[in-house]
Amino acid sequence: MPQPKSLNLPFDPIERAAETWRVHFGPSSAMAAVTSIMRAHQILLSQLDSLLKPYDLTFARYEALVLLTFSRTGALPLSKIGERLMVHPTSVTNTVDRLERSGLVTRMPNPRDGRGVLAEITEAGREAVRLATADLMAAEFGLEMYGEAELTTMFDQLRTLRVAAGDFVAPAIRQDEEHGGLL
Amino acid sequence: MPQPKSLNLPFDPIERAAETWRVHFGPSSAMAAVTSIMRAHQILLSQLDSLLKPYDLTFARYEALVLLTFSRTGALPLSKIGERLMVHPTSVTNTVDRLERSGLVTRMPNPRDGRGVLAEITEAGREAVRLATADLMAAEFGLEMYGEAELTTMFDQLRTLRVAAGDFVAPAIRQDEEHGGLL
DNA sequence: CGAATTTCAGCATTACTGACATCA
DNA sequence: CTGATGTCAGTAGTGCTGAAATTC
Repeated sequence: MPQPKSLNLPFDPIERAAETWRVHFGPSSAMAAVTSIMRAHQILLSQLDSLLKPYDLTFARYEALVLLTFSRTGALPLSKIGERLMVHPTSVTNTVDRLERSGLVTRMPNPRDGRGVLAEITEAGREAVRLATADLMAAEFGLEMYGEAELTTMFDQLRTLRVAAGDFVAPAIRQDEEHGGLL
Repeated sequence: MPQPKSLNLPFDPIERAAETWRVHFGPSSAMAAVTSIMRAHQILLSQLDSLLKPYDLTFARYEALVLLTFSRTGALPLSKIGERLMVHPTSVTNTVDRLERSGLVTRMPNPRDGRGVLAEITEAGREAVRLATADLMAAEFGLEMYGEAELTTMFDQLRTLRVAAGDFVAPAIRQDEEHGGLL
């Protein structure tokens, strides 16, 4: 398993930083937690990108591609992609550029909106998703050291942060009024 | 509090993605967890960088600066900074360049190693750390929605990942038989 | 006309590779 | 000589601003 870099320090660098922090600034469990999240992100992104490299994908591009396989027609307006993936419009343009250059996606004018553009997944794109997804699930997305309960706890706990940040409003209960939008 | 962007979606985008994922690829709580960590990182980094912007700091630069205030003499070799912060040597060079340009550190030749360079924090740097730290602690590093117990749980849970990634060897509990592997 | 969609140019960060000079 | 320390050049990914063209 490709790791960011095995440091093998004889101590926990974050724990040590937290201790020193306490001496200088007073105790802050938030500091230790936020630093842990930063490092966890770095570790996971590095592992996932390594797994996806053979398919000429990054995790960001993989997410966009998966989103397309989830749509009925295999095509979505760039604006929709940006909304679902929570990324900036110019980032979507960039991501689709890169996917198109790799032959995993093609651009089409949106027949229902002359301003818009659809990104449509190609057969090569679908194949890449199939293979990459198998790899990612086999690796459990780099979280194979956790059990089901822990993963659920993690998701629930981080949802509190996402709600506070205003990502969404309803605490994940309502499901019956689903209009699939443009899908 | 500056947020990355208040989307206010009427549903949890990650939960929805997880449901769709289950239909297409089978259940994977790891997928939901890893996506949550990615988003949490994005939210926190955005908030912290916004808080630090008035001091011409990013979180990465702030971490380096804090490390210097923790050292006895206020100066450290760049190699030491890279080791403690777990960042690439060229990234350290870049970070110190930027801090030096802002007048928060100065470079000095290492008196004990002709090859080495010390980054020394300036008085302006110490002042920036004082003010920025006060702001960050007041904002609880963007984690004000959590209680002490939750923050501790989060840290403990993510430590499992960091250990698995090889960041350090001792599981934070004193190990008397510490032999450094191949040494 | 005002608003939405997308693109483009440009800037800032970060991370990494490879090459290189310097010195232990 | 071998290895460690930094720096530099260059590449890639990501995120954002501002401006512009097109179309609803």
